[in-house]
Amino acid sequence: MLISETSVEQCAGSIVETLPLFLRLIRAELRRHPRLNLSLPQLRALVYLRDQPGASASGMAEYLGVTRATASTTIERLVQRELITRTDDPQERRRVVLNLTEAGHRQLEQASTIAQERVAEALAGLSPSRLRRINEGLLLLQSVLHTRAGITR
Amino acid sequence: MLISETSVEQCAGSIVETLPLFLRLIRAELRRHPRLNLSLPQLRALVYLRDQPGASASGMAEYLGVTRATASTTIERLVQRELITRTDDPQERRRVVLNLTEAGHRQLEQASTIAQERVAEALAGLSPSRLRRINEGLLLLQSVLHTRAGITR
DNA sequence: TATTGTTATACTCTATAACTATA
DNA sequence: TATAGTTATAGAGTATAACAATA
Repeated sequence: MLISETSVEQCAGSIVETLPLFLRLIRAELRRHPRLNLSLPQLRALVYLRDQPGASASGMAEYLGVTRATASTTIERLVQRELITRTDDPQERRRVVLNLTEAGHRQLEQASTIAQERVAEALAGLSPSRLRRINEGLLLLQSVLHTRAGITR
Repeated sequence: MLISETSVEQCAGSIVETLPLFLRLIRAELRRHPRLNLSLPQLRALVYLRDQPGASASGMAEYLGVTRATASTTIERLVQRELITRTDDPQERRRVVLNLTEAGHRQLEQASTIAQERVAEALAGLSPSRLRRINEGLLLLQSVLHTRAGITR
């Protein structure tokens, strides 16, 4: 199927080219607020714990798409900054229980707002139709990734 | 305009959530081929030089969306690995002239193929209509970013 | 034995700051 | 003075490998 293959390749190329552009936008914006000082993975970690309070380190690793070792260091940094808590699970003593602190909730709220505002700024002026098409494409991508993008090692 | 604002926020959220998922997919795939051993920024640097032979370090920084200092170290690594050359510009002696080596061309070719194949694999099975909509959304995003996503410091 | 999690090590990415050289 | 580029320093992200503790 040549037509379909061409589209797949076009998509792949578009993805490789588009993603880094947005990442730098968000990174730059987060960095511009020294009070927050959250990296994108850190922000995602906080989002995960907001949505899945009490999650484990393994769950975090899976969500972030990194190894457990990497998740462990990310978690450690957030614990030291007192944005999350890490306690033992009495039932399953190998497991840790992760939760946002009050400060974590606040920083997450602020960072999300800032990142979204910056992205929204970049999107400002686009017609509703274009916004809809952009969002539609992204949602389709998400559905693909959530079902198939498990870590492959 | 409430409707439009809602879409902008949805888009922003979709972007923040979708991008890292794809990045890890590509990163993991590139990493899985030790012969290549190219990071995503390195791959993008090679792509840039393929399309803009003789480019300067400043041009590279702008393309990658990083500071000149960062671009300089990235360039240095690629020079040491003999994937690119960095020579003086006789006309403008502050400037450097960057080009792919033969090895750089080969690695770029291989890495692009591998990355695209992995992404294509993730997209496999999507209907032509969905692929078209995904691609359309990404192209719209690119056009926004290329015109407005200059580095802000 | 399998799973959860941590630590040690090593790279890369990235920025800011300070610097040199050229225009 | 302004621009092109480098280097030093620092911190984060990431992996692999080796390990401890628990199931």
